Amino acid sequence: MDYLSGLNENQRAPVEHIEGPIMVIAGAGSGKTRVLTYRIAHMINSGIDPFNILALTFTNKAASEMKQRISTIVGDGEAKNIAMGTFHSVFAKLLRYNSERLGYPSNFTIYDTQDSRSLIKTIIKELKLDDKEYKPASVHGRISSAKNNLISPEEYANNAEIVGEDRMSRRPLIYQIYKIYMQRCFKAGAMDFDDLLYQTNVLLRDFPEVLHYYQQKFKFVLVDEYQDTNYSQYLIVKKIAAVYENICVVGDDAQSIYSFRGANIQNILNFKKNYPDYQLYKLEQNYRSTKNIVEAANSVIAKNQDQIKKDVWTENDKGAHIKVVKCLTDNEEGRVITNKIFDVKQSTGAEYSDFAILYRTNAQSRSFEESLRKLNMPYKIYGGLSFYQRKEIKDLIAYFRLTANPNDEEALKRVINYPKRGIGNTTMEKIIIAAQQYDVSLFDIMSDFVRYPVSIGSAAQKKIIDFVTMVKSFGADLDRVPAFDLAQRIATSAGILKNLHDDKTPEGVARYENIQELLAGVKEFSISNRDAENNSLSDFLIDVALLTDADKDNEDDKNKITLMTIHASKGLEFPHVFIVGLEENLFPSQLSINSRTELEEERRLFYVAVTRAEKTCTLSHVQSRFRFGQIISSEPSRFIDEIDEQFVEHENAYSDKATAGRSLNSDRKFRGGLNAPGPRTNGFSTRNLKKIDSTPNTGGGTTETLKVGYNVVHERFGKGKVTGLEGAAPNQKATVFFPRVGQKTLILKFAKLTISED
DNA sequence: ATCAAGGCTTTTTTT
DNA sequence: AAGCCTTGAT
Repeated sequence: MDYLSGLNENQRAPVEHIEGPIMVIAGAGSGKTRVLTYRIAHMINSGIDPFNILALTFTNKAASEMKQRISTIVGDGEAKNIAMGTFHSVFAKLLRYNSERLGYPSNFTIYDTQDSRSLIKTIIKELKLDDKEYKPASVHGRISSAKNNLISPEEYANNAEIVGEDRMSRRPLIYQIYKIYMQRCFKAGAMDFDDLLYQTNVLLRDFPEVLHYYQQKFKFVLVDEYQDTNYSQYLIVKKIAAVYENICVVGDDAQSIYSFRGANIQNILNFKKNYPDYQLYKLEQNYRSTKNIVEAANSVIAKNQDQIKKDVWTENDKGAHIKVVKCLTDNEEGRVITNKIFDVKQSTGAEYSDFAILYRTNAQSRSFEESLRKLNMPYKIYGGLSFYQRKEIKDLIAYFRLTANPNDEEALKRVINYPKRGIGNTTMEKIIIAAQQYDVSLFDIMSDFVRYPVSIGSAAQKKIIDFVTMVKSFGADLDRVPAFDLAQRIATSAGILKNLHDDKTPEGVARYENIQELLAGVKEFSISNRDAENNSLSDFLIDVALLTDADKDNEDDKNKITLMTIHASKGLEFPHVFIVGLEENLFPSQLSINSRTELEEERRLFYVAVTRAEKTCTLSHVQSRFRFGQIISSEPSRFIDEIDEQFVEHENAYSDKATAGRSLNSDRKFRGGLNAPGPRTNGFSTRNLKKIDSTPNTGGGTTETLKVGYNVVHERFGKGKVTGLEGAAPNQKATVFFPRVGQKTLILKFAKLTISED
């Protein structure tokens, strides 16, 4: 397949540059994903073993789409062996194999944000601190950013600057909360999201043999959206790539929008320092958008001080102006935008899936949902309260978690009395105190009242013992029984199915259906990983903990209008984009307008939003909006004025047609987890074979000159015949015809080629 | 131990 | 407006 011809010269250069450190600065719409995809395909076609490739993407969906596309070029069997996914999911799986070295169980739990906050809240209470001053969410933010900068609790406590900041904000004891939080997570056998990166760093730092193993395994490293990596991620990549320095990072500083979770543009600048002989490539031609859109976006981003200069341009048509629509209220905004979508669809024959409504905050989706539902237009909301965050789903998953890891304190607290089994707060308080006294987990106390006496009545003790016995019996099946069968058993025995089935209210019925859907998801996971080694219920839990809404699109969602935050839209594109709620204090956010750097991040966010559009881009703002249960009057966003006026057209909104009524939430569908990579299969024997040339790491050895006409065997492509040679060692390439897979041009130092004697 | 009522905060953005 | 938590009654 002649995949290289689908690229322009600028794109082709980094695709063919496989070795050594390279950085690709890719403007919006310049074909960045295409470059990454083809580069990986090209590497594999050149003979690089997919097992040696680590590719880190921003979402799991991006990873699975890229894998899909690579498969069509190099074949399914090849692509599935690439380690590809988000930092969090790739390293969660890596930790699964190595966590015991760090003192964590291999079935460690992944705490989500809610778990982390709940634990922090508990600690604040135990320390008898005022939770008005010590708000769990913001304490968690401090801890999270410490972890993302690899600052341990001890270092935190000894860092005068950090502790000084805490003192200034009248929360001098955060260092103590941090320390206890880490200890409690460790005791619970739990890692939070930040730990997945933090503990990976600890692992690679303290276990040289592990570092060495992954340095040899991942000889080629690629990182997408490099501008949004934080220090912790940066260091992982740097360590793994330290031996071969075959590292390719791709990013765009103008699209850096995640500094709130530790992303650091400094990483782009550090790249030059760490790899002085790196090669820089720039992709500046935009293939996505009209001239008006590209230039309008340029005119806004030019207002930022912090940026790497580049010149994004396009050969596309001029296209329509950017439209700015003014509305009275948020409800009118919903109707006006919805009507516009209807009109454009009628007049141009566009599909529903050609439209996206993008907003700054999830809460803004409401008015659009209402209007779309009234007009019967199909839509899909991404983000917000996702399927996995629903109470009933979290409840059942908590049982799964407890089964895999009985020390998981947050899961235990969640389900100990759900469904109601008469184990109330008073009882739990006593158990918690005992656990502190004996320095063991809650589950340990509950498992052995003889060894750990607690003053609880015998009736309550019996109930607890029943619960513990049940959980233990689930645990006994963990590695014996397929994930789905165990999940089904848990849902039944724990009484969840019955409890929800008895609830005949519409909400109860919906919850029951959601549980059924989760179970169906486990079933799908079980089936698609039937032959893999990572197919237990605890493997399912890893997937579930790290899945997001964007990762689980299904068939039913194909032709629908997209509603999402701008953050979630990164990397996507739509013919018609509506950016709504362009008002001061909303976009830019109220919390950002007092600092230049934060305001510039909001501006980059606006840049990202505008550059999602292919054909038309419409902005809207309202005069008064409902917020915090109050009507707030709003001024148009400064970003509207910052667009060079030659690209803009102002428009009056439709008149406000009054409508009334409100209905239920939209349905969101659930689909099962990601496929874990299967076992490696390689049907070739190495008998009668002589090794030629060398992989980059091995020095001498017996090598023999390859000649045209020789029969050769490739580890994965099978037998073939050399039809051509070009270049000289060490960069010699051979064209080989393989009857099984066709003609390939192999780079000899990568391709594991052997001359066949027969 | 459980439930209902009333008061309170909450909204950036996400793995 | 909605969800969460505390409070107080049973």
